[in-house]
Order: sequence, then C-alpha cells, then structure tokens
Amino acid sequence: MAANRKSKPRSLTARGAATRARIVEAAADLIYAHGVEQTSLDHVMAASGVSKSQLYHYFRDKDALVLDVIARQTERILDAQRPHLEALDSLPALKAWRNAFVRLNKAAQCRGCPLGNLASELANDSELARKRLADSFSMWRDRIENGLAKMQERGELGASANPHDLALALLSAVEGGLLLAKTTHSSRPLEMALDMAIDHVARHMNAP
Amino acid sequence: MAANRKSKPRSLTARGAATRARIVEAAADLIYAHGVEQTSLDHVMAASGVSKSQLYHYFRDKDALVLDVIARQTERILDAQRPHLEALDSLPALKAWRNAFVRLNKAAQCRGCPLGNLASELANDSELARKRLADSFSMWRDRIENGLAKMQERGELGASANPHDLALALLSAVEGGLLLAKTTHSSRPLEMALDMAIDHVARHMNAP
DNA sequence: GCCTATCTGGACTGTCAAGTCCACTTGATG
DNA sequence: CATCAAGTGGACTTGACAGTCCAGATAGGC
Repeated sequence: MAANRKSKPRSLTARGAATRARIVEAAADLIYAHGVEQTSLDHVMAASGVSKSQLYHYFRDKDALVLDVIARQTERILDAQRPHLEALDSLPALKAWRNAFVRLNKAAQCRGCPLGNLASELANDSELARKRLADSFSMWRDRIENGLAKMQERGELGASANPHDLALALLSAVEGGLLLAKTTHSSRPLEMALDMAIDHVARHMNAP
Repeated sequence: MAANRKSKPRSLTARGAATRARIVEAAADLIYAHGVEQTSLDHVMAASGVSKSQLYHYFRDKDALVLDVIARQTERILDAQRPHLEALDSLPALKAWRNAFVRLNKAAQCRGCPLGNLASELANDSELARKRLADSFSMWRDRIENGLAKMQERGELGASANPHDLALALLSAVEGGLLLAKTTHSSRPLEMALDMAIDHVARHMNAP
C-alpha cells in the first residue's frame, strides 16, 4: 500500500517536487489555451524552463502528464468553487454563485471550462482519461448536490426534489453555457443557461 | 457575386463534385469519431478511396476541408432536426423532441454533438472556424426560436416569454447534456438537462 | 569529505503528417 | 479525332513531435 505504483515509484525531494509541480502548472495553462494535441512537450519545456529529460524523469509519457493535468484542473475548479458551494443554501446564494461564474468566465475571456475542453478532446480517444474526467465531473456534481441536500434538510427545498438529478442538470447547463460562450465569444449563453437552471431549482423550493 | 471566391474558383463536373462530396463525408465521419487533430489526411484518403493530389485538387489545405466539414455537419443536424423543429408547437411536441434526442444520442454511442466537439476543439485556435461554428449554432437556435415563437403566436406560450433567450438556454442544455453524456457514457445527463429545459419552457406557458 | 540516488542538460533518433510535384488518364467540346 | 482542362496516382520533401540516451551536476546520509 506504500508509494510503489508504477506511475510514481520514486521518492521526491523538495526540489524535485517543485520542478514536477512547475511542469504540471505550465502544461495545464498551455493545454487550457490550446488543447492537448496542440500543446507539444517542447512548449511545456519552454514555458516551465525545464529540459526534455526532466519531463521524462517525472512522467512516463505525455499521456501521464495529461492525467496529472486533469487532476490539477479538477483541484483548481473545486478550490475556486468551494466558497460558493459551501454556502449554497438559499436562492440568493445560488444567484451569487451564478454571478461569480459569469464574472469568472469573462475573466478567462470565454475560453470555456478547463474540464469540459479536456473531456471533449479526450473522451473518445482515451478510456482512462475519460474515466478520470467522469470522476472529476462526478465530484463537482457531488459538491453541488451536497449544497442542495442541505437546503432540503432545512426545508427550503421541497422533499420531492432530487438533489442528485438537480445537480446533474445544473452542471449540464453550466457546461453547455460555457461551450456556447466560448464559441460565440459572449457570456450570454452561460447567463441564460444558469438562469434557467436556478429557475428550475426555485420551482422545487417551498414558499418562505 | 458569382462563384468566384478563392476557395472554389473551378468549375466542377459531375464526377468531380461526387469525389469532392465523398471526401467531405469521409472527413466528417472520421473527425466526429476522432477529432480534427487526430484525423490525418492519410486517413481521409483511405476512407474515401482518394489520393493525395485529389485532396489538394479540391481543397486548398486541411483547414479548408475542415471548414467544409463544419458546413456539412451543420446541414446534417438541421436536416435531422427539421421534422421535430417544424412541429415544435406544444408541450407534447417538446417531449417528443426530447425523446428523439435521447434515442439519437444512444444510437451515436454517446459520442457527443458533432458541432459541439468541433467548437470545443477549434474555437480557441481558428477565428474563422469559430465564427462559422457560431453561425451554425445561431441557425440551430433560430429554428428552435421559430418553433417557440409559433407557440407564442397561438397563445400557448405566454406573451412575456422571450423565445430567443429561451431557445439559447435550451441549446445550452442540449450541448452540456451531450458533453456530460459523452464523458460519462450515459445519456442520463442529457435527459436531466432536457427535462429541466422543457420544464423551463413549460413554466412560461399559459394554462390550457 | 565521500558515496549514491536524485536531478538536470541537451543532442539524437524514428515516425508520421502536411504539403509539393509531375507524369498520366479521362472525357467533354470543337 | 484533336485538344485541353478537369481529374487522378503516387513518390517526394520538409518539418515537427514523442520518446531515447548518456554524460554531468546536486545534495543528503554516513
């Protein structure tokens, strides 16, 4: 049960860990901007200031690096969403979440969802990547579901509502909105999709 | 205003047009299955039974071929949707549309939306492709909008409803649902997203 | 201070894909 | 049937990329 799996069999010194992290960060940024296929290891080398041998010292191959990028982007998203998702306990909170989302999307110049982009590119090609991304989405959905479940416990959300399905629909709206926003260079699709999703949740709420 | 744009300056005989169409069909299928970057011209050659020189006889370069694939996929989708979108005039019609969508997604083995996949891969890289895809989505949204507008004219949909925004939210739900379905290999996200979207439309309908 | 594993640098190889080139065939039109 | 543009076949060039290799630097344990 120790750290002897084939992907990371070596002990890492502090310096090594820092170099490794630098590579993943650079790769995540480049891949978000240009996609997996358009991001060559040479680009990653240049952006992280690291040589070829270091890449292959820390990662078996490009696919292994991409798996780490998936994990990192999942972390980034869940970290960024945490404050909102933990406070997801009322209609105004949902609306605040919506507004933060739209702001974030504009800040990222409507380049889509880091996980959604990866999923679209990798799901049909790599079964392993697909599964990891499915897990990532599942975790994200789970956080939303927890927020809704809390609303339900305290009676704000009706007992007949299904937090799991509601969260899944919400996440679908988010991903679709982000994809259309990316394509049209406008955050309007995201706004409409989120408004619809919140409206849908509101429909299951009890009157105050 | 005649056919003298740089992309198609030559006259096409029947045989030439057939060869050209065969190339686009094969490329569209391959790209839907594996993405633009993973589809080499050699694959397209093999699938369409055509040689290198023919590809470059009919298309300036790979990018030009991809633009034609975008146009073809747009046609395919609008054609497939036409029967449903033309009859989009009531709640049961919306539900029939939903069911057809889910069936189609399963038939395509949950491989996502042909336009959505292209948009995700190309929007950040090629401004021209992004614009064409934005136009494609806009046309699709327009068909949905027309259906909703007809519902509004005959009084089924409330006067305060905004068909344009409603259609945009609906399309976002479709795209997000298809993306998550592709990632999770389950049509459930699509179903939940579509149910939410129809529910949203229903909320703007007048009582019968 | 020495030993060893971790870490780093960069040259090198093999493969594969985009795009070029030219010789050849087909068929419509005079 | 002569002509020539449209159409076809496939070898070739060029470049980019993933992945290999080995020599050398660094630094913690004894």
